[in-house]
Amino acid sequence: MFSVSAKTQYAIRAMSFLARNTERVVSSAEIAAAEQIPAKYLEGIMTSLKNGGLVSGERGKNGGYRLLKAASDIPMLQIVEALDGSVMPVNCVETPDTCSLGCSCMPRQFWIGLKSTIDDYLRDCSLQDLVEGATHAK
Amino acid sequence: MFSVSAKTQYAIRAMSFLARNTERVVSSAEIAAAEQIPAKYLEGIMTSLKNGGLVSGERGKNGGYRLLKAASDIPMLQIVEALDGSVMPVNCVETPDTCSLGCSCMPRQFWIGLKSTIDDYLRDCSLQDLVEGATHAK
DNA sequence: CTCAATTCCTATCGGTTTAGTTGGAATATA
DNA sequence: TATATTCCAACTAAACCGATAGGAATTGAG
Repeated sequence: MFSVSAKTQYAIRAMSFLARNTERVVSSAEIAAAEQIPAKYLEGIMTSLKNGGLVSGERGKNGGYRLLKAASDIPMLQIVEALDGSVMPVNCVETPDTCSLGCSCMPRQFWIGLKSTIDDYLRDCSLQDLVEGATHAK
Repeated sequence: MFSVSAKTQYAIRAMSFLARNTERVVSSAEIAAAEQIPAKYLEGIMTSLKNGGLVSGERGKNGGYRLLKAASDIPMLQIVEALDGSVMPVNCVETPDTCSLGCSCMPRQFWIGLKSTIDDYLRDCSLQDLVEGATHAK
């Protein structure tokens, strides 16, 4: 349960590669080769990261991607949400209207608490922390 | 991302129903009717809960299920794991051998931290807490 | 102006998982 | 014997996921 998609894992590796190469523009193909990610698949991932406001995509020859912000200003939560959408254990956490049981049900508070626990963890760790291997220090 | 399966949500509702009816044996069919869960589907769920050591299943006429422990002694984590297995954000958290990248990779520590954050939350909340609506109090 | 390298868009595919159904065997009670 | 129950196994339809395919749009270099 709660598995992280390959897509998100690829995205994190790609972002960490960009974080280690901030001085230049890096093509999707180069990232794919360096991080062993299927090249065509990564293209779509990079587009999602761009749409999420995390990287700039420069088209044409010698184009590629670069981080839009310093790695220390990019919470992991933002990367995760750019790919898989919001962390949302059960539907009625965000859309209580559709809950068939009436939405002051007890499990709901439980799931809300879980969501915020996960969100906090992902927000407190930045891309920079991950690149430095400092993910355990708080 | 991180969505909780319908199966697990059904299981939690079923368990909370049993927690509210500890004085007697309750049939799967009764739980299904009370909690609006597909009856036949719930049967399989109850079997999983039984195999997980959470409930006793008494067969034959007037049979049914009851909690094997006090609700306050049942951490939510145990219910979740009985249905969907271990909380495991990425494979190499539990089976580092199969990691293609060599497993001292940085993301790994990050995922391990996430797993233990989630596990802690689920362990700290008991079925009793959920039934009482006290899931926010720590 | 043309070519090549690149992002970006859309469709498709095979495999797996998920939610749920069907049918029935085993077991217990009355 | 009849009935209510757990328990077991196979099946199905739909959704999701990882990946591929084919190209259009854009840009820089020669």
